[in-house]
Amino acid sequence: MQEDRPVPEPLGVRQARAQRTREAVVAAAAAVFVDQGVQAPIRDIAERAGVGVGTIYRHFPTRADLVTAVYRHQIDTCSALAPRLLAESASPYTALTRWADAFVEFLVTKHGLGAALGSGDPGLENLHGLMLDTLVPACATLLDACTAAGETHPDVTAYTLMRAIGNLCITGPDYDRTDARRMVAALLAGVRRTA
Amino acid sequence: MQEDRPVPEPLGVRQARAQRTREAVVAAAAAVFVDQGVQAPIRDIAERAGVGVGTIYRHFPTRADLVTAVYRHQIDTCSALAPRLLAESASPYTALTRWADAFVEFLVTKHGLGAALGSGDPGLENLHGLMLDTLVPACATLLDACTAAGETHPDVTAYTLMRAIGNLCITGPDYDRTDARRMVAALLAGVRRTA
Amino acid sequence: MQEDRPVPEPLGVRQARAQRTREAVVAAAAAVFVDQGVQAPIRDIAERAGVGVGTIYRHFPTRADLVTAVYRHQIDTCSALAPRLLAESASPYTALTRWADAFVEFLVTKHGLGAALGSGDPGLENLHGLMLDTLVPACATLLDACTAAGETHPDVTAYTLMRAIGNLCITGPDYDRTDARRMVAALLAGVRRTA
Amino acid sequence: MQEDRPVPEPLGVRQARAQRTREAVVAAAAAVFVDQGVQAPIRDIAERAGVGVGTIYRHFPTRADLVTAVYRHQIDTCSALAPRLLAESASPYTALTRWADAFVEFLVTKHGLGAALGSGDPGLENLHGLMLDTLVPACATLLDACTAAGETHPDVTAYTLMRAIGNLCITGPDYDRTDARRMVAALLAGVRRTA
DNA sequence: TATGAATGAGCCTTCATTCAT
DNA sequence: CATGAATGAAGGCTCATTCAT
Repeated sequence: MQEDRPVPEPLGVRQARAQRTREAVVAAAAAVFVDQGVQAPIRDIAERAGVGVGTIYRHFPTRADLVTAVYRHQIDTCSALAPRLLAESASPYTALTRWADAFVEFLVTKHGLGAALGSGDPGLENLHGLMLDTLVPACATLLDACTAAGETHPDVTAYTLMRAIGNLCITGPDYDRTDARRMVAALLAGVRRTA
Repeated sequence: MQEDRPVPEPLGVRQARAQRTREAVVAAAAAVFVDQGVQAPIRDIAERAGVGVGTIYRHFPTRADLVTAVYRHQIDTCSALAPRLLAESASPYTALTRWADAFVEFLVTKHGLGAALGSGDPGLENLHGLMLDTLVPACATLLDACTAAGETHPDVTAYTLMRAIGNLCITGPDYDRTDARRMVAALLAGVRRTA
Repeated sequence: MQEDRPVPEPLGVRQARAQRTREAVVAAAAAVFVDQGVQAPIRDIAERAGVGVGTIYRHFPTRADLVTAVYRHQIDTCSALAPRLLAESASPYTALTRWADAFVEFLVTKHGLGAALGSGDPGLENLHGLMLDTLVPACATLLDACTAAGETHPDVTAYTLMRAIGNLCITGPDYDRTDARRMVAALLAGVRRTA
Repeated sequence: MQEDRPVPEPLGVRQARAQRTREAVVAAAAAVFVDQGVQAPIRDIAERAGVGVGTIYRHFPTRADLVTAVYRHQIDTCSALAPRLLAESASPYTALTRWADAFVEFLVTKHGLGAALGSGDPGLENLHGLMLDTLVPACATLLDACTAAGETHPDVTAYTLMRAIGNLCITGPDYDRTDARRMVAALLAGVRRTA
C-alpha cells in the first residue's frame, strides 16, 4: 500500500528556484553588510535582493543565520587552506604567516565582519561558533606545529591569536588593509620565539 | 495671582550649578557606558544622572560629545604620561611598552570604548579626533624616540600603532584583558627592530 | 545646604497637561474598544486620541494597563454599590439581584469587556486581577449575606458567579443586552435556595 | 526530454484521495484548535496535517469553513440527541437538562469553541449559522415541549438559551468545566416555571 | 537653564493569501 | 489536485529629538 507521490518531479524546479532566491538574498546581504554593517535593516537587504521581507525570514529566521550564511563559504575556504600551506611551506611559522595573510585578506574585504566578531552582539553567536568550529582548529593546526618546532611561544592559544588578528582587521578611513596587514605581521613576529 | 520672581541668582551661582549638572551627567554616562556600551539610550543616562533628557542635549548636542567628555580626562592623563616615562625609562622602547601598558589598562577598563574607537561609527568622530589630537602626539613622542634610537622599524606610524593597540583591546567573554595585554606585548615585540 | 529647586511651580502646569493627555487617551481607547474590542491596534487608539503612539506607551506600557485604566473607574463605582444596596434592600437576595443589574448594565455598555474577561488572553491579567480585587469582594459581600440568610446555595462562589455573569453579558447581533439581563436574572433565580 | 505522463488515474481514485486529504486536514485542525484555539495560524494546521497551506485553502476557502467542518459532526450528533432524550425522559424539562448536559460536555471539551461562538468574529458566521440551523431547532423541540407542559417560562427563546449556555461554557484557569456545568444547571433551574 | 511630555520615524516580526509549477 | 515559496500589509515597540513651560 505504498503512497504514490502525486508530484514527484516538479519539486526540483521549485527547489531550484528557491535556491536561487536564497543565493540572491545572501548576495544582497553581503553587499549591504559591506555598506552598512551586519546590523543593517532586514528591509534594506530584502529590497536589494528584490524580494519581500518574508522571504528573508523564511530562509534565515534570525539575523545570525543570514550573517553566517554570508560568510560560511569563505570561512570554509580559509579553513581548508591551513593544511595545504603547512604541507607546502618550508616551516610551520612560514605557513602560519601565509595563512594569516589569507585570513587578513578575507577579513578586510568583508567590511564589518571583524567588528561583528568583536562586538559580542548577542544573536551573532552562531557566527562566533562557526569561527570557533572551523577557523580556530585550522589555526591551531598551524600554531601547534609552530610550537612543536619551537618557533612560537607556547602560551599563545589559537583562539586568542585569531581574535587578535580579527581585531587588527577592523579597518577605517585612516587605518586601511595595508595597515592591518602590517600590524598582523608585527603581531606574528612578536609571538615568534627568538631561538 | 502674579508670578513672584525670587531674587535672581548671581550669575556665578547659576554657572556653578550648570557645571555641577554637567559633571553629574558625565559621571552617569561613564557608569552607563560601562554597563551598556556607548550606544546606551540617552534616557538611561539622564535617569542615572537624575536630570531630564533635554539637559543632556543642552550640554552635549551629539552622543559623541558626551563620549568624548567621558573619556577626555583619562585621555589627557594618559597623554601626559608619555614624556614622563620617556624621561624615567632606560630606553625609549621601554618607555613605549610602559606607556602601552597604561593605555591598555585604560581601554580594557572602559567597556565598549575600544569597540567605539574601532567601529568607524559616524558621530564618534569627535572622539576619534580627540585621540588623534592628544594621544597620537604622545605616542609619537615615544615612537620617534625609539626610531631615532634604532629600536623600532621606521615604517610604523604612531596613529597606526595606537589604532592597532585600540583594536587589540576590544575584549569579550573569551578574550579578556589578560589576552589583550599579551597580544599588545607581542605586537610591540614585533615592531621592535632586532638590531 | 538645601537644594533649591529651580523650577518649582511650572511642574504643575505640565503635569496637568500630561494628565489631560492621559485622559484623552483613555477616552479614545474606550471608544475604540467599543468599536474594535480590546485588541484594537495601538495606532488606532493613538490616532483617535490625536497623539503619537509613543505617548500611549509612555502612559500605559502594556495594553493591559490601558484596558485597566479604561474600566477602573466604572469597576470601582460598581464595587462601591454593593454595600449600599445591601443596606437599602429588603433582603440580601434582592440586593444581589439589583447589584447584578448594575453589573450587567456596566458590562453590556462596554462592548468587548466581557469577551476580554473571558478570553484568558495573557496580558490582560491585570484587568483580571482588578476584577478579582475589587468586584469579587463586593459580590462576595452580597453573596455571603445571602448564604447566611439561607437565600442561596452555599456552593456557589462569588468568583464563579461573577465570571458566569460576565460570560452571559457577551452580546452580539442576535443576543442583545435584553437577553443578557434576562439570562442573568434566570441564573440568579437558579442559585436561589427554594426554602 | 518529453513528459511521460503516468497512466491517468480513474476519477474515483483521485476523489477518494482528495477526500482523505480533507479528512486529514479536519483532524489536524481539530487537534490544533484544542491546543491553540480557533485562531491558530493556518500554517500550523497544514504542518500538522502534512499538507501544504494551499491544500487547506482549496478545501476550506475561509477559516470559518474549516471551523465548521471540524465541529459539524459533533453538532449533528448533539442535535440528533434531542428527540431521543425527549422520548426517553420522564418530563420535557428533564430532557432539556440532559440535553444541556450533553451540549456543555461538547463545548467544554472543545477548547476555544465557546469563545469562538461568543466572539462575534466576522468570518465565523458560518459556524454561527450552523448552530442556528441545527442546534437551535433541536433545542427548540425540547424548549417548546417544556413550555407546552408549563415547565418553563414562555419568553425564553431557544436561540437565547443556547447562546447563554454557550457563553457559560467559556472556561479559563479559574472557571473550569465543573463551574460551567454548575452555572448551566442554575440557569436551567432559573428558567423553570415554578408551578 | 532645566525639564520631560510628546512625537513619529524606523525596525522587527508574523501570517493570511496568492499562484506558478 | 497539491504544493509551498513568495509577498507585503499590519501591528508591536523603541528611542532620538524637539520644544513649550
